[in-house]
Amino acid sequence: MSIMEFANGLIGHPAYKRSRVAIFFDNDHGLLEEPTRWMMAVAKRKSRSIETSRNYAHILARYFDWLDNAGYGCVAWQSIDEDIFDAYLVHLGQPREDGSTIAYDTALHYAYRIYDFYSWAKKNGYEHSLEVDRDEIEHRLDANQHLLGHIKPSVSVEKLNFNLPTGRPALHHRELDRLVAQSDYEAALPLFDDLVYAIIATIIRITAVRPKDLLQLPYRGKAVNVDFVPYDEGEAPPDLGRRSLHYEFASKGKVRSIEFPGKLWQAICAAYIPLRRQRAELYRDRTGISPPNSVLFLNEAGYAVTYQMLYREFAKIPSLAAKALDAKFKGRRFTACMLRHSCATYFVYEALKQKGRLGQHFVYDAALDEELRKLMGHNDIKTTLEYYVHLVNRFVHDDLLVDLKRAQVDSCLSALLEHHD
DNA sequence: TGACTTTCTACGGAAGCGGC
DNA sequence: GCCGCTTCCGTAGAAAGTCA
Repeated sequence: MSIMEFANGLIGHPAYKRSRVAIFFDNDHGLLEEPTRWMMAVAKRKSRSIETSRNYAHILARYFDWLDNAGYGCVAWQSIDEDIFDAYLVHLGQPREDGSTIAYDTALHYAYRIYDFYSWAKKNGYEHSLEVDRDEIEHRLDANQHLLGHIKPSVSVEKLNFNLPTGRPALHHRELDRLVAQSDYEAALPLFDDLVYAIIATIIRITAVRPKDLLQLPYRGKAVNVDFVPYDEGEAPPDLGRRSLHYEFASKGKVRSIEFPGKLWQAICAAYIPLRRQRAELYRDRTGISPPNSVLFLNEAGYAVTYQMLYREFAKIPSLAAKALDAKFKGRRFTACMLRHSCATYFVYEALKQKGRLGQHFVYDAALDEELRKLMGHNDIKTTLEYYVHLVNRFVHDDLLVDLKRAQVDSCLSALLEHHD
């Protein structure tokens, strides 16, 4: 057992203005310095009430207790890695003696507070091994089958005899609305009024970047993104199609990087860069200066494409398809999120097909995990992989993926280029 | 197309609850 | 009144929608 005491050493201290702050000790009454300092840091923030500090302290104490009981020891908190953290999340979801489980939101709250402590520690120079991305916490928790409690019973939807690894019953209409089928993606390309949006759709479909990340793509990159050069026809290095370009961008308050397929950049250079030059003229006529090199996407009128413009143009697709008599587009919606989701799903589908594992039970595959990680630009993705494997197997039975017959990047690019020619 | 409004939801903070 | 634990809730910021 670790030990947590509320002590009054800070009573009357003007910076804290509270009588009690939690202090952590190990079994031998050795001070756990970092968690204690975290508690002091929490207490020092003026808006936090004593209840908040108390709550955070208990969450951490409970976690340390578990570390002790599980044999890792609370002193070793810095050596705890993602696997052990996952084990703790599983533990949180276990039914108690009376058969009850804690609510999903409660468990999520616990997980986030522990994450808060670790990220505070890192910021303050206390190195540790827990490399978890904030976005992943929920996925990690969802992987635990015991936490079924967060399904709102008041929402009635068609439940299928299939459980996602998240523990939530598959909500059929909802899952379908999350994806753009490959055939729909291909059908959507010619429907765009402006080629720039077809290019954007293709980039998301292939690389799974978020719109905000994508809009940071440079026309001519500098520093870390120096690989991005707007090549004229015949100027590109011969191996560009086989290489990948390092693309670094700010994403959700962090710096992220992905390997951007050289082949994709090659296609952009061929199909769009000449247009970008024409549009830059319009921009220059209007403003007197050239558009910045940090901006790749300009629309027909020579304005930099914004998230809002992108969203609107994407959203138009289903209605445009309805008006065009020969359009093969069948989906109900068309958004960037759906393309991103499709990218991951089709990617996993292709990989499973190649390995002959379609329709089989999930088996963790480190190589595939690594590939998906690269694709999505995440640090760690294990539970996400599991999610997509199940999603793929779900849709295989629906014949939803049947239309994908070619390799991923090639098929998306050829669809784009065909449309362009 | 941009300014503005409405809706959604993730998150941190704090209240609630039962037992002593 | 304190404690251990769980759940609730207000809000900021993003997404989605509307209007001129």
